[in-house]
Amino acid sequence: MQRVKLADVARAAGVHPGTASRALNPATRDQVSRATSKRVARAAERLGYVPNTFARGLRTARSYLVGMVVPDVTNPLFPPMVRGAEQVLSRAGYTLVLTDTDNDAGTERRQVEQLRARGTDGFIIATARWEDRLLDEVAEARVPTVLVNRNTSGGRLPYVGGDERAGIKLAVDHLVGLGHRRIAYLAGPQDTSTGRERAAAFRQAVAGHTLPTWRTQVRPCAAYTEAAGAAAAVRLLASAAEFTAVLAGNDLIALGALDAFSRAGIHCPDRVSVVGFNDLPMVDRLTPPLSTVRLPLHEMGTLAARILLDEIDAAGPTDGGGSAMQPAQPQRVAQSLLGVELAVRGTTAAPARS
Amino acid sequence: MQRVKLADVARAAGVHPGTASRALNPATRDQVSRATSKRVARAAERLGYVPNTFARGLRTARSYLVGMVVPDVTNPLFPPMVRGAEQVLSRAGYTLVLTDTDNDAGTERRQVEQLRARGTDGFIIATARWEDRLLDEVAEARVPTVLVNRNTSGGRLPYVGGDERAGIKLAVDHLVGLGHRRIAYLAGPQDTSTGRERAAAFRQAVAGHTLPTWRTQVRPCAAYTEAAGAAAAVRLLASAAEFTAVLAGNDLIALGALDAFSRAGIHCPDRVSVVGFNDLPMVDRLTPPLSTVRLPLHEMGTLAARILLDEIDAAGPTDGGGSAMQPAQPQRVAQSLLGVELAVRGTTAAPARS
DNA sequence: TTGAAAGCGCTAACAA
DNA sequence: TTGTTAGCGCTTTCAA
Repeated sequence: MQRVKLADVARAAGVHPGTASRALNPATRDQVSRATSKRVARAAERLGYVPNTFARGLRTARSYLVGMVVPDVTNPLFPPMVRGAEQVLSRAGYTLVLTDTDNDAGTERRQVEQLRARGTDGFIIATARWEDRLLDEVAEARVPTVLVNRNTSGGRLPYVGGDERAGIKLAVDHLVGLGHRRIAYLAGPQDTSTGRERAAAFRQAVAGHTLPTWRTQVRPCAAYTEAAGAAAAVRLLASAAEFTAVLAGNDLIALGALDAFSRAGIHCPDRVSVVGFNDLPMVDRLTPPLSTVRLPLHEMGTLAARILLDEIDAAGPTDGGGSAMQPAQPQRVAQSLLGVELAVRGTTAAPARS
Repeated sequence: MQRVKLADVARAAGVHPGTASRALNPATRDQVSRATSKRVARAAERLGYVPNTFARGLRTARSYLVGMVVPDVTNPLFPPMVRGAEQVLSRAGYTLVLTDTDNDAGTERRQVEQLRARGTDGFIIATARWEDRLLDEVAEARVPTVLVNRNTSGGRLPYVGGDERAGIKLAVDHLVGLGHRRIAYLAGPQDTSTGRERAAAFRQAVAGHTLPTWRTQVRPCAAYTEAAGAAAAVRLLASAAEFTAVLAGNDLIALGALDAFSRAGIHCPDRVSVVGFNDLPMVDRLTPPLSTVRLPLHEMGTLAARILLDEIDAAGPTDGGGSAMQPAQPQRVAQSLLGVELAVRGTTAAPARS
């Protein structure tokens, strides 16, 4: 891959390759006299020496590669996290490999295995399902891993996310403050932690305000998509249940619901208020602009990366076999919930007087 | 990184490691009897053998790594290209490393050099500037590289993009068809090929229709952003030039212009028509929905990846030094322009009768 | 068709 | 503090 190798640098500096190696490596630099160290560094610079990653990796069993797994890069939720993670990792000398699973468990498994074969030092995973075989295996194998955005039921892997419960509470409080009492919830898929957490938080917030409840108040959508949101809203309308506001599991569901309402001639926010979740780009430019909960996506990425780096340092060189040296690891690990905000915009207003 | 190595497989199959290697490698499999080959394959399967990428890379000087460089992952223009490229590459056994340069030349250089040190087999680059030192060097070094979306002035590297000229012509024809004659152009930055090509195409289309021209008809924006678009639109308004339609260098510029017009009390599409470029997600949901030119982003990614794979195959094992074996390479290489479409929506209408 | 052996470039354990 | 040496796991030339 490149011409000049460590031996060339060593020769140019008049030392042996071993010494040159120590001089160039920050961790071992202090085993070498300042003078030689300087001489070697200068020679390396002059010759344009670039270490061979393969040789180093073969020797050290460290790749300085981190894999990040997202369900779909074209979903604007993920790029800010990716960016945050990349900034932290590249500053620490790591290279981020991004893979897109296309929301498919088989693809995901293949990607993760391919990356493991590359000796990837750790993973940041944004695709967790609530029950997730692959992640159980990864946890079992002690591969340094951090979950971001979505958690698993086990809680055995470190997790970084937004404070879903606080977000939902903010939204419900806002609607109640406007005078709403009958609020329906269009939940996200229940095989994701976000779908479950938000639904649970909704029930809790409703109970906290002693708002009316009814059997079909919480309707899970099959997916976080506009189509699923529209379908759920249509069913909600057909149920003839009364409601003056709808809280949606995410913005896409909210958008679908808004479409359905508009097609049914139900105007927002005059006849119905709608709140989303995620604050996707552009939803502030719609008519009316969407009220929604904002997550600190970039910060989720940076924090996940930082936690992963700690984990990697703690674990030492990769040895996929799982070093049996450590005693049983703690059952629960760091679960970081970052603060969220409510963006109050045009889709929420006081309920119509009936 | 993993436990079972080639020697283990060889032992299990009762052959020499060399033979096992030949049996497992599709390219050398025919040097081995079908029986042994089968035996080795079965042993590998049974033991869960995964080749060590470092050892192989060290030996073969091939990383099966491809770097993709984008200015900003959070810009929705790029994820579809990334996805397209990843699909093609991972199917071919390559791993895609995505890096985000944050629109900064220094960051870009660092990232590319880091990836080169990793023995990256090739690059897909979406950040090209019209005059680009780094890319000149990359071309010089004969590192397999494909440009996507943005081209350089030299045309020395293969390029895949949308047919900008056709897109602009489509837009101008549409406006003229509605009855517009005085059309202003808010150009993108002139240090990108897209900014230059589209501006040139605009001038050509205007000339083709023998439309009126004036000195300040084409106004370059400093960046592809809403802010720059708004600023340019404000200046356009201040110039007191007459116009009934505005064509924008991209959607973000169009959105900024729409804001500026709306703040100035100039209603779209009644008083001014606006056409964007790129068809970003959600622009079809704005009020009014944006008329714009759609690029085949996903296909641009897949085609770029395919061309890159051909290049890599042609180049043979990486040796960044540039093999002097080949005679002078052709000055011009494949420049692929993919078809574009015009999405006619709500921001364009017949001009007001004055 | 298979085995033997060398070596890719680096780091780390040991010796001086 | 520096030199010496061995070896990470694989592919590939050469010999049988």
